[in-house]
Amino acid sequence: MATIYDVAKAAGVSAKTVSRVLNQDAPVGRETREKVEQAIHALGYVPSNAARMMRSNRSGIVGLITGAISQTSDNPELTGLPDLFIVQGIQQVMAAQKKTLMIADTAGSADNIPHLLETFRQHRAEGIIYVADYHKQIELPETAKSLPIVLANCFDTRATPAVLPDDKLGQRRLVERLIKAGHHRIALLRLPETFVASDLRFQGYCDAMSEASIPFDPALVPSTLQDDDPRQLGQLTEALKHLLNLDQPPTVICCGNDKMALRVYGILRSMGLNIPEDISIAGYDNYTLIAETLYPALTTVELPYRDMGRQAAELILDMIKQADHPNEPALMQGDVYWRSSVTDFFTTNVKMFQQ
Amino acid sequence: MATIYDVAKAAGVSAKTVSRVLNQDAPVGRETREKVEQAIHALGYVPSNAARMMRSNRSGIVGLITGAISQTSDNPELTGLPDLFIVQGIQQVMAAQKKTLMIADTAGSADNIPHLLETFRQHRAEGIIYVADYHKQIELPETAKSLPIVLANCFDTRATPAVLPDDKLGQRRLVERLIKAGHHRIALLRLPETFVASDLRFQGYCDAMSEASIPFDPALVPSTLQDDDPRQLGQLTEALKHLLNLDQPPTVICCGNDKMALRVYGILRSMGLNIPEDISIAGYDNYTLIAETLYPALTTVELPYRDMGRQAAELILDMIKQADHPNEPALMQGDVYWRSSVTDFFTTNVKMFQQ
DNA sequence: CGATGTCATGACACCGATGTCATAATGATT
DNA sequence: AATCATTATGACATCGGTGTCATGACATCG
Repeated sequence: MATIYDVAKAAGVSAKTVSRVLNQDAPVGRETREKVEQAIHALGYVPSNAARMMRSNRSGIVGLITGAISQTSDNPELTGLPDLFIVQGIQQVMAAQKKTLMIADTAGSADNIPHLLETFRQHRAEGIIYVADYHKQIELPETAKSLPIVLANCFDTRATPAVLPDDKLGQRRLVERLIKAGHHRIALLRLPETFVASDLRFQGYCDAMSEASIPFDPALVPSTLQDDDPRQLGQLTEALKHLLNLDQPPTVICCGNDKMALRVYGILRSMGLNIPEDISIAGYDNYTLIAETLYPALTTVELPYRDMGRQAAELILDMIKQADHPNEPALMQGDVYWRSSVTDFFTTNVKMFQQ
Repeated sequence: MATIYDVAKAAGVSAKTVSRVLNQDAPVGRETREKVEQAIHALGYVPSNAARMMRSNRSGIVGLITGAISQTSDNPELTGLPDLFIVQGIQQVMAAQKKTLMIADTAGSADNIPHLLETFRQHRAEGIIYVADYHKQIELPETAKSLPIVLANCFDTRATPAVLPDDKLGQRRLVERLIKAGHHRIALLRLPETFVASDLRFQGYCDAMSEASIPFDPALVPSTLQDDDPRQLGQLTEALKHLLNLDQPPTVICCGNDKMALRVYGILRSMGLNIPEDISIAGYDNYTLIAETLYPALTTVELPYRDMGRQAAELILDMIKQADHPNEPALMQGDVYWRSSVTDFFTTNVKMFQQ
């Protein structure tokens, strides 16, 4: 690989002059510049990042730790891949800022994190973003404290700057919209309680209901699913039967996520029910692969992963520039996507079957 | 950040001795070693990758170019995220070989590739893997030729080493298995012809049928879908009606991918048909989020993305070690996942509704 | 016309590791 | 006892850029 000295020799100038041409940080004569540029082109010269980095002591590297890429498949239930959209959002911002993103993977085990941090330090990463596969609480090892860190889709007890989805507001908005569409009997199939989103969304549900002065009916919110194992299908069937057999059955069921909605579609149909004529269904996540492909298309709330990624990236860049960090987690809002799986009682003239 | 000289001073030895302790490439006295190790720990010293790289001229970096992470959303139809499993497979191998994987993203536009290559060159990447979002033909810019390159999930006309899914064999195996389960009237809903997989799988279908001496019936293979736009739903409905109205309707329908199968589930059910009692459905991709969640679970063929990633990674590492490269693309096989969406006429005693 | 400022360029040191060579001390061998 | 091999360590150069400083050639200004 050609070096700056090779270029200098070929152009008949000093290495420093080549450097000046490259960085345009000092005036260079027109002729000289052209000679140098020719030489660079002829030799296919590309400056060595390593050498630059050594001198400047600035790596331009931001580390990204995620379990999203290599997920252990022992819990495929909730690990939708869409959390990779967070990575996408981060990537976009980094590319725009000419930073290099170095992605490392926990390979499913948090034990690997110290080693990954070590690698990032070797590369002199200027900051680190940790991305979780779903909204959760985590605990980073002590060693992580020496570098600026931003958490995306997770939080810890040490007030590390974090970017989170606003689950409470999202569910609230969905329910508000459902109420506006004429629904009063609104069921909620909660996620297992081990997920922090479970409670937040329940709160959002309650807020929307109470604001509309609809009394809370516990019968519409069956106990949360126990686990995410194969038996969920059975539990789900039970819960649905329970809801459908109520004196006043719900007109719409909010599912814990789009995947659950996909299951609910199948179960309800095997019971001979049509969606949304017999009952409306809503999801959560706006996992488009499911939500847009389902028939009829699924009304759901977006998990604003791309925005979260962008926000996290901008946050870490700020923190790198100035050691300033916010104390409150940033809550990102997601829109309600209104599709044909929910009946709108006030616009019944609209054909139901259109996608 | 502490340097090796800081450590040397703190331990009262020379920098070279610290280096020896770090690399264990020469004997160091026990006492000295301990002093050095203490100093390293006390100062939180981490060797600079940049400095090492400069000296050794070996970066240990492998570049990965993908459009998988940031996909343009104008074609969300087929860009299932599962191609990210390729990245996962690569990641695993790289981590095991202590190589650093630098992931760059085309941000949806191939125009960015030259710039990404430039960045990789600056970092002195030793090789590059290009990952496509689905099986396709591509053309890399000329500049890409100077480094070892492996293509994953795509191929070009210049015989660049490639790793591809064996679509022909996969479809063939599925149809063979269907035949073994007692199906003779097997329909195939092909992908649009713009996808290379479309034709390959059709060949696999024909191979299996002719080997079983079942004459090819064009009526069972409706013209491929035109496009992947919203109207696909209408096309799909037409195609299904056509198949169901045949004198001898199919007993099973092979869908172009799991997503199409998801749609087919919805359409068939809205027609009042039950799966698999009235008709069996098979998919392709083994996109587990869909295949395992659907009710009933979907029989499908795996796209062996993880294996492809691993294979691509090992290939590029080989090529880095010795400038030896294979001329034929590596075809990776995917298994048939037999689930309850397909009736097996020879094991009817098995409960149909189990997942 | 001499002082000052700007342009254009080069010599040299330095960033932080490690390879090469030298040196001293110790132990083993004849 | 002299020689040789091995261990333990350090001085110094080097990798490929860039910051600092110096230098010479002009141009401008009072």
